[in-house]
Amino acid sequence: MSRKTGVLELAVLGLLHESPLHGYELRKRLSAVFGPVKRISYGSLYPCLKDLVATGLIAEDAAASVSGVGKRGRTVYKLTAEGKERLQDQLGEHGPSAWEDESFGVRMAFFAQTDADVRLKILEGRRSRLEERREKVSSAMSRTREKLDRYTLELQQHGLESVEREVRWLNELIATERSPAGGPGRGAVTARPRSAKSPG
Amino acid sequence: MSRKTGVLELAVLGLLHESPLHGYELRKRLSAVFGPVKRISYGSLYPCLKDLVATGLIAEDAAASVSGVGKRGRTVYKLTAEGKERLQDQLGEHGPSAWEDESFGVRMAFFAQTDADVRLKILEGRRSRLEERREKVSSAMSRTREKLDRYTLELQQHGLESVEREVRWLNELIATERSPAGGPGRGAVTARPRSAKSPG
DNA sequence: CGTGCGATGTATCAAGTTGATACATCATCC
DNA sequence: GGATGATGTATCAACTTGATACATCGCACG
Repeated sequence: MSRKTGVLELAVLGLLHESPLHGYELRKRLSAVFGPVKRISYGSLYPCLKDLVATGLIAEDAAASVSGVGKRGRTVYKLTAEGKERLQDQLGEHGPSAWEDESFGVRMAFFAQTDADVRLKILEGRRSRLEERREKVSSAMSRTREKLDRYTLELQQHGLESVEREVRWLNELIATERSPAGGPGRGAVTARPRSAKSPG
Repeated sequence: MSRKTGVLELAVLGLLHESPLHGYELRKRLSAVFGPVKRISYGSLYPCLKDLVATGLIAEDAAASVSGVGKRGRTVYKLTAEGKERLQDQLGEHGPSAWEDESFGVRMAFFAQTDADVRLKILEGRRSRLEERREKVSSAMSRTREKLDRYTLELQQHGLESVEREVRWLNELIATERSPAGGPGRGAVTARPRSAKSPG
């Protein structure tokens, strides 16, 4: 159900949980959730919305004018009770599908509505996934180091360091999750000093 | 010609320039070129190969057994003269299509066969592209900082720092490109010290 | 006032891609 | 002898993309 990508469904449900939205606005917010890469096209959004309406997880409200006279037929979508339930179910999932590349970002974007233990499981799952990848890339590099030109090598080195950097980031997030949440003097976001870099 | 993605075509031509390959091996190498994300499926590789054969840029050699008796019909693909020309054309391109997200990695993977001035243009183009993105993300963050929960904020902060890191990386690459290439005591890869990190 | 322009807004479609699947050969181990 | 898994070619329904069409709105410029 709901096409190939459960991620899109989740993102839509999550966004509509905050407030009802029409397609255009929904798409803009989805672009924010999915990041600068990977944009969502209407060709996948509309079918997804159609499915969600058909399944009864969301409802469309065609006559929703904003404040004055009928502006135009903007179909506004909102979560139904079933949709809220479904969203809670999805937010409770903490298997591999939650920490793969396509879904992790979306899952974390809705961490505010996610239980603390689930958050932790997902972060740890993501970390092992990346450590796995680091191992693979790293060993592939030592196997082929001699044969590669400097550019390929630079590319792989940069990729490897990106993975390592994300692992460190996850380590910090996990540590923050595990530490007691109410301590004094702690900001909303883990206050990392931006590691006083040399200017270029 | 050659479907939607010119990038795949370029990658195939580039790989076949090094040596003739059959589909399976080609796909493995493409996976390396395109990175751990974004894998190439046969559903796009085979049509691409078919196109390239039809256009006369590559040729297939069905009877190519490796060394002994006929193993099985492995169709081996190799570059034609036209294909080599085409590859040179593509490697000479240094417009936006060379430094967008989908193509930059592939372009850089074949930098060893690319002219120095073209390399520099692509690296600089990529850098402006990322600086542009950094500006957008950065200003979007300051506009919405108050409204966002810590997780969304962490996500965006991490994204922003990833972009900044890639810009620094490009700065180093560009500096290396501009400095005289034959200096003594320089390794194959720019010998960056891995920035003595605190352990955690 | 009109008219051109860009943002907002809904919707569709040809062309292209994915993930699964089918099928066959080969090497290795039990 | 047969089970398992890597190598290898190939296809297809279901799905996504990028382009396009179309309409409304605000608003600046002459």
